[in-house]
Amino acid sequence: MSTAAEGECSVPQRLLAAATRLFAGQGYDRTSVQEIVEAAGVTKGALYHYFGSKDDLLHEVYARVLRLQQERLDCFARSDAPVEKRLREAAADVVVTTIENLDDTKIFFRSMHHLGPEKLAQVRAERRRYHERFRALVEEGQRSGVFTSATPADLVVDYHFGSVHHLGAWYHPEGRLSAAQVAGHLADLLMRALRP
Amino acid sequence: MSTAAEGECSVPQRLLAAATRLFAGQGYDRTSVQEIVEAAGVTKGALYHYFGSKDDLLHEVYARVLRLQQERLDCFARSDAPVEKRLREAAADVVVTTIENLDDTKIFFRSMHHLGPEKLAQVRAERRRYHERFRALVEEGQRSGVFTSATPADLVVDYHFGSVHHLGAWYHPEGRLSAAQVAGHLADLLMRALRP
DNA sequence: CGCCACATACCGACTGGTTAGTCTGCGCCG
DNA sequence: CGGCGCAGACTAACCAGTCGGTATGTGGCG
Repeated sequence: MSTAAEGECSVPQRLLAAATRLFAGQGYDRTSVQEIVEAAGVTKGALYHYFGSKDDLLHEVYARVLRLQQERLDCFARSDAPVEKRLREAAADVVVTTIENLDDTKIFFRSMHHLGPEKLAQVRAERRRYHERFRALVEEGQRSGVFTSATPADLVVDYHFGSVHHLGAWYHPEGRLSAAQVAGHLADLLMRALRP
Repeated sequence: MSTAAEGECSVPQRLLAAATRLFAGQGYDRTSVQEIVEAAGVTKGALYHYFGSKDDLLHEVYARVLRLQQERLDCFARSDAPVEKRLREAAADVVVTTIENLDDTKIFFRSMHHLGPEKLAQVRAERRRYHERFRALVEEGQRSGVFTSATPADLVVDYHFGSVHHLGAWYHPEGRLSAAQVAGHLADLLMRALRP
C-alpha cells in the first residue's frame, strides 16, 4: 500500500525520507501530514510520537543537509594544497553533493520561509558560517595575488552559490551531463572569473 | 485602515500590488485571500470580480515580470554593437531589473509549483525562450572566438541566471552596493569567465 | 428634463472541504 | 503487568470560492 519499502529503516527515518521527497516535489504547504504518514506506512500517532510538529520535520531536513555540507567544506579547506586547488575542489564538491541531494536543496531554498523565527535564525547562522568559510578561501587567494581582487569576495561567493542553488531548477540526473561534469564546468567558470 | 495609499490606483492594480508584496513576504500558501483584500482596502467580492481565482492573481504577477524582462533583453540583443558588449549589457541589465522587482523575482522561483499545469507550461515556455535568446548571444561570441568554448553555452547561461535568481536571497536595497554596482560586478564575473 | 432599464463595481455572510495537532486506547515486549 | 510505540477517530480552526444583495453610474425615451 505504501510507495517506499517500509521494512528497511526505522520509523523516524522513513518519515524523514518521505517528508523530504514530498516537500521537494510539491512544497511544504501542499504536503499534508496525512500524505507523509501514508507514504511512510504509518499514522499520525507515529509522526507526533517522534516529531513535535510539521515544522520540526522540516527543520530536521535542514539540519541534516547543513551538517553534511559543512563537513565536506571543512575537509577541503583544511588541506594544505595551494589555495586555487583548494577552492576549485571545494567549488566542485558543493556542486556534486548538491546534485546528490537535490531534493534537500530544493526544499532548502523554496521552503525556508516556512520555518519559525528561531529555527530560521539558527539555520541562517549556520548557513552564514558556511559562506564565510568559503569566502575566506577567495580572500586568501586575492591577498596572495592568484585571484583578481576586481570583485569583492562576498559577491564572488554569492555568484557561485547562486548557480549552485539554482541547480535544482534545471539539472536532471538523466540529462547528458553527469554530476561530476557539471561540477567541473561550474568550477572552471568560477576559476576563470577569478583569474587576474 | 489599509497599509497602502488606497486612492492612487485602480482596484485591480492595488490588488496585484498587495498580492505581490504579501506573496513575496510570506509565500503564496501562507497568504490568504482575506489578507490580500484587506491590504488592498477592498473585499473578496472585488477580487473575484477582477480575477478568476487566487491562481490567476499569481499568474498575472508572472506574466508582468516575464513581459518586462523579455522586452529588455530584445532591446539589447537587437543592437549592432559587438557581441561582447551586447552580452555584457544584457547580463548587467537583467541584474538591475531583477533588483528593481525583487518581490516579483522572489515569488517567481519560490511559488512556481503553485501554478496549475497549463499556466505552468506557459510560463516555462516563455522562460525558455528568454534563456535561448540569451544563450544565442553566448554561442555567437563562442563561434566568433571572442568567448571561450570550454564551457557549453547553456551551462554558462544557467550559471549566470542562477546567481541572478539568488539575488533575492541576499540583496538588500539599504546595503552598501547599489543595484548598478552589483550588476557591474556580476557582469564582470561573467565576462571574465568567458575570456578565451 | 425626468425617469426607467440595465450594467458595472463591489460588499460580506456563508459553505463545503481541508488541515494540524490531540487524545484515548490497544497490542506487544520485557 | 507496565509502559513503549503506535493507531485512528476527533476537533477546532481556517480558507478558497460563492452568491444574493447594494450602490453608483449610463444611455435611451417620452
